[in-house]
Amino acid sequence: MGELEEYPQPSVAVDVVVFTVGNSELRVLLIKRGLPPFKGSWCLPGGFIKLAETLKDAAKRELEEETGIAHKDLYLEQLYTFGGQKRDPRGRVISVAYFVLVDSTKTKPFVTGNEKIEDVQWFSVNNLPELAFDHEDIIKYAVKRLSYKLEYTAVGFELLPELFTLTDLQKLYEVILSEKLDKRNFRKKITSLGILEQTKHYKKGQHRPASLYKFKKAKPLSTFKRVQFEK
Amino acid sequence: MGELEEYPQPSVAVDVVVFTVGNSELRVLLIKRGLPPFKGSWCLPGGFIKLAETLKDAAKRELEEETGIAHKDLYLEQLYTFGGQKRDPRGRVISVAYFVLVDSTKTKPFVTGNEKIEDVQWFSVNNLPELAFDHEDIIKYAVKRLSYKLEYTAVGFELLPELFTLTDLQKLYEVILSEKLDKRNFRKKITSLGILEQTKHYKKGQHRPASLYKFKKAKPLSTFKRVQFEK
DNA sequence: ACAAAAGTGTTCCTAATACACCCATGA
DNA sequence: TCATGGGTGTATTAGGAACACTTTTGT
Repeated sequence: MGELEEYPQPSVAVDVVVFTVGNSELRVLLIKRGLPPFKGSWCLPGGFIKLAETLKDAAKRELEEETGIAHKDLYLEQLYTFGGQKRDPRGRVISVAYFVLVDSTKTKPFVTGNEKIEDVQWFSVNNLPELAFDHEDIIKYAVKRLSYKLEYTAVGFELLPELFTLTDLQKLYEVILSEKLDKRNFRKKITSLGILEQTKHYKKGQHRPASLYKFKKAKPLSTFKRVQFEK
Repeated sequence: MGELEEYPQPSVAVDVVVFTVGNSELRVLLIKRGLPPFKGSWCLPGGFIKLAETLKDAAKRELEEETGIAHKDLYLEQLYTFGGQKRDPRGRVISVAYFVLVDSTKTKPFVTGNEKIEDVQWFSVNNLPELAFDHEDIIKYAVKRLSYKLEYTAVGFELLPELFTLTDLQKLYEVILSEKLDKRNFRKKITSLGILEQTKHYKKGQHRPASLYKFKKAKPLSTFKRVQFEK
């Protein structure tokens, strides 16, 4: 390696912002720290990278180790790299943040038994506890990115179970964008994109059964044009 | 620091993609390496960060040290963090890439005398030399981001001198988006944004003098809505 | 007077918005 | 039968796209 060692190096970590939607709220997954610094505080799952893994692999590994979330087709995207000098009281830590979208019906985080962690919980982004490090900034940034992305791409589907009603999908958009949408316009728009497939199944409840839809996997997300809703 | 040292750490670098427009081309600034690895190859300006500086400050410092570009109101934005294990033959290097837009009439890079650097040159993004490390990927990614940004925000002004004609501005859009735009539609659109101010000056040439405009500094870039041109 | 770039409006069409009622079901 | 959420269509408006000629200057 030689010349690399001339430079004192910061530590490199990943932090993972896992979003889901449930209870008509956008929620983020936090862990309660079992070790100092910030023992007893909530923070994002994450940790230091290993020399032999990619940043993305580090994000997946930490997520699984700390919250038990480990499925193959996780939607995971690099968010931003936070590099302020005062982020971590232990020393200089550069953190590459990722964001992940999961379906709350399928994905159940749990306390993995890792001694570093006392608890794992979903929190509404509108009602976050006191957070360790600069993790509140990271979450705020991730929320912005998510709502921005939702207007341009079809990422929303990552947050829903395989079969869903149009009302489910509309509520998801409303929760993330924090605005009420018109039912007819929403349906016209979303169905015209050609990314939904109506199934022959219905969701039964107390009222009129709702048609269940699924997401057509055919086209990659990136091919969609702006999805703009009113206002 | 204590527990931070348990983890062997990668090195952290910044790389800077500096764009300008000139000769009807989108151009990027490269340096020719004077030291191994890749001695004699072209690559992006950049280098290892210091523990006491922010990532952004590191990007600015490396840019100035290696190319002489150093002005206060540089448009500098974090692009992406590249963390592949094989990026640098010396060992694991995580690189945070930034992109910068400069006006080629005002900004003249030069060989600073730094022993690490043999030469500094602008290259058309359509005619890049063989590049060291994964810097070609980084540039490709930056070009994509730039054209994407141009459709949504008014970043283009960073690339022009203080006074410019509407034709200058249109050419800039055409070069970056690599498509021909309709003159009337372009002018209608760009003037309707309310971000341009016509001055009483004219650019004289062999033909009819063109009105010179300047960019209204009032509103921050982020407040503009999508700037969509045809196609 | 001619070559060359500057400057300017209108029509068409698509897509976003606003808006209100009937339908199917379970209790 | 009633309460509740599911489902549907139309008229208006705003903005994107296509398109060609006149003006001003230097040579």
